[in-house]
Amino acid sequence: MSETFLRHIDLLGLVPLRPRKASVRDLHRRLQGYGHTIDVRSIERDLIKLSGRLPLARDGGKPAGWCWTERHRGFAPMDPSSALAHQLVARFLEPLLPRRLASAMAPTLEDARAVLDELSGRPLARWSKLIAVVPQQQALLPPTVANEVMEVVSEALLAGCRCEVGYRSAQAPRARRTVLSPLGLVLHGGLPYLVATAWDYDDPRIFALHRMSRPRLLDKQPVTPPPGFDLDRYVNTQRQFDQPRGGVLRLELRVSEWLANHLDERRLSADQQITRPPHRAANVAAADEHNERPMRVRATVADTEQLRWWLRSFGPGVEVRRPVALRRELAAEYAALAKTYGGRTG
Amino acid sequence: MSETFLRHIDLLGLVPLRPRKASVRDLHRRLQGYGHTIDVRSIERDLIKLSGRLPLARDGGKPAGWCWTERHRGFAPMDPSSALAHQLVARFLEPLLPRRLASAMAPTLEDARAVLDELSGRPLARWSKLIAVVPQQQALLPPTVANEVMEVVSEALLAGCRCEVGYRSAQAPRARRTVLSPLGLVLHGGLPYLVATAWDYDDPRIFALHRMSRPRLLDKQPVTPPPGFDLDRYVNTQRQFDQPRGGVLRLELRVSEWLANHLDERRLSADQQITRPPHRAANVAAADEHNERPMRVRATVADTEQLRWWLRSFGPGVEVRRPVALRRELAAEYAALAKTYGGRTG
DNA sequence: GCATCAAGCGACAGAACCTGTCGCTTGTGG
DNA sequence: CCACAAGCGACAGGTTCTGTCGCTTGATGC
Repeated sequence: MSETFLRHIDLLGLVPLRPRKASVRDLHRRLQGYGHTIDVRSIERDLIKLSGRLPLARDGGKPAGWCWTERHRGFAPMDPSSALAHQLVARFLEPLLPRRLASAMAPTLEDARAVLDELSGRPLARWSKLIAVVPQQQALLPPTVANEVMEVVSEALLAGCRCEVGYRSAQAPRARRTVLSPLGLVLHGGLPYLVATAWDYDDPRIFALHRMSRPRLLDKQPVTPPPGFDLDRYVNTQRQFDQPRGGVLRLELRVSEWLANHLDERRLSADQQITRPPHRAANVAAADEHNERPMRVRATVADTEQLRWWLRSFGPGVEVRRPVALRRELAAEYAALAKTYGGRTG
Repeated sequence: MSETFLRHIDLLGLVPLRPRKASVRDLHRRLQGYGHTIDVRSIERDLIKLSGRLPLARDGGKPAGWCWTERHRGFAPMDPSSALAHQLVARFLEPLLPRRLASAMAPTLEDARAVLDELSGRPLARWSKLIAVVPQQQALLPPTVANEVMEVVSEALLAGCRCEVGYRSAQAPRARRTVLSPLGLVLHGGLPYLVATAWDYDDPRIFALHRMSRPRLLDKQPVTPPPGFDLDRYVNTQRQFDQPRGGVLRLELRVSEWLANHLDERRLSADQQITRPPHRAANVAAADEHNERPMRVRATVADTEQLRWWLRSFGPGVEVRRPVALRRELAAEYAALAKTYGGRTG
């Protein structure tokens, strides 16, 4: 097999992506490490030749560096079912995540689009008429996170160095420059937050990425996390992240037939059981509302705030029977709500 | 520039992904279309050479075909911020989508992982301690969709041909073979559904992919959609998909301070306004509950079922003031619920 | 069972291409 | 102003590629 070809393959794998770059001498050294005995001159020639057909380019001045100008997407096409899945996932994510996060997948998605365009005969938009996404949540508008913010913060986090950003908190709407020591990135409700210590303080705090502006990497200043810091543990103890209350509940619900069907497909837990209760309880709202026989659902679930939101969202479609403490919680809420709504609107 | 090299680049772009394949003569013909005047023999030699270093292989017997054995991921590495974003998105999707849909992105994710591994110094798991995802929804277990089901259904849909599957409906738990004419793929609540006509009937129906088994592509039988069929329109008129009721609402809410802050970041609509109402209303549950001053939120939103779920999920944290019709709806629900929960548990 | 044909593959000589080397130019730093 | 490294054109010798030919193999039709 030709030496030239092998070297080309190895070389392509060594060239970094813009904005990084590698000098010819550098590449030469690393190729020698791979066992290629070749002159520097040839590598220069290789790069010039390859750049004629692939998105490679020289970047910068005298100690010139080479880099990929765009992410090389590879030669093998995507398979059609993956391509369709990508498009579905992309549409699913669109209302849930800030554009910057979703757009990290842009090159892959474009690849998917190309495959679908080719496959479904030329007409560009034909396949897009074949898929639809129905959101199951209220579509809230995600705030925008600036590209550079996401980039600098990620880089600082991975490199373990500090960064400086303009931050406008909820209290102080005017942006203030702050030096942050990144400890972790948390996605909560579709929004990215940075857990970091500010300046030289020791206590971690939470910073929303969409409140940051004009980021700068301080690549000379290493981060030293507070001793014993653990992101998962930290997240679980922060009220701001609706942390689990800890512990599990043996849940017993009466639900409408519609919801029972839904739960049959999307189970609450692995041990979930759905049964038709022997006696009809006269006072079950689910039955009154939909004129259906209520079903009994049992499941063991984590005791979280999310669970309460989920239960409340069905309104009369679900009635909590057990545990009694949770039932009392909801009973109190509904009593208060009935009173609120019982009053006049004005 | 060397003719050989150019031909290699073009050739690599023509080879399909397994299970598809292309014969040498086929590739020869298409390369000639690109303007390469080359003998078939050389292309054979090229393929053998290339396959020594790239995941190419011959597949099958006498009229042998060549294909990529795996998706070639390209030479340019992913940039770090994209890689981190990919990992975040992947963790975000994990509890929301069936594995099969999310795993369409597996090759890309592996790529991301490789970049992160390299970047954050050797220790493999270091970077994964840097990110966390807090779900904002109750984590329901997604049912499994078989790989082959997703593949065959996508392919049938894109190729516009029928397929045959085993289908067990909610009513008939025993799988029955059914011939389907795919019209569209709908992602609802994270689960994929196929809109299709069965056998030779004209009316579209909805089939859940996780209820399908042993799919088979009927590639000789083209699909003729019912005249005037439009997926988006169909989805919007199906009760099963919680379609919008049509029309918009001028919403006015009283919300807790916490929720007001949340809505400031994740707006209901572009025209949303948050104000502190001039007079304190004594009967606002939000205020009673959290001992905070309630805020007034105004926004124009679509009149959907999702909106009601969303409003209900906050319980006492939100009070609907306008429109009056919606307020009455909720008032009736809460009255019924208060009554239900007022009774005894047994 | 035999003829026919396309596909696959080894071999070879001539053509095309690659490669080490040299020398010149250019920009940088002392 | 000199020293030095990087960049690049040119060239001859060596390597690799390429069209061609002929043989083998398995499929197809009669």
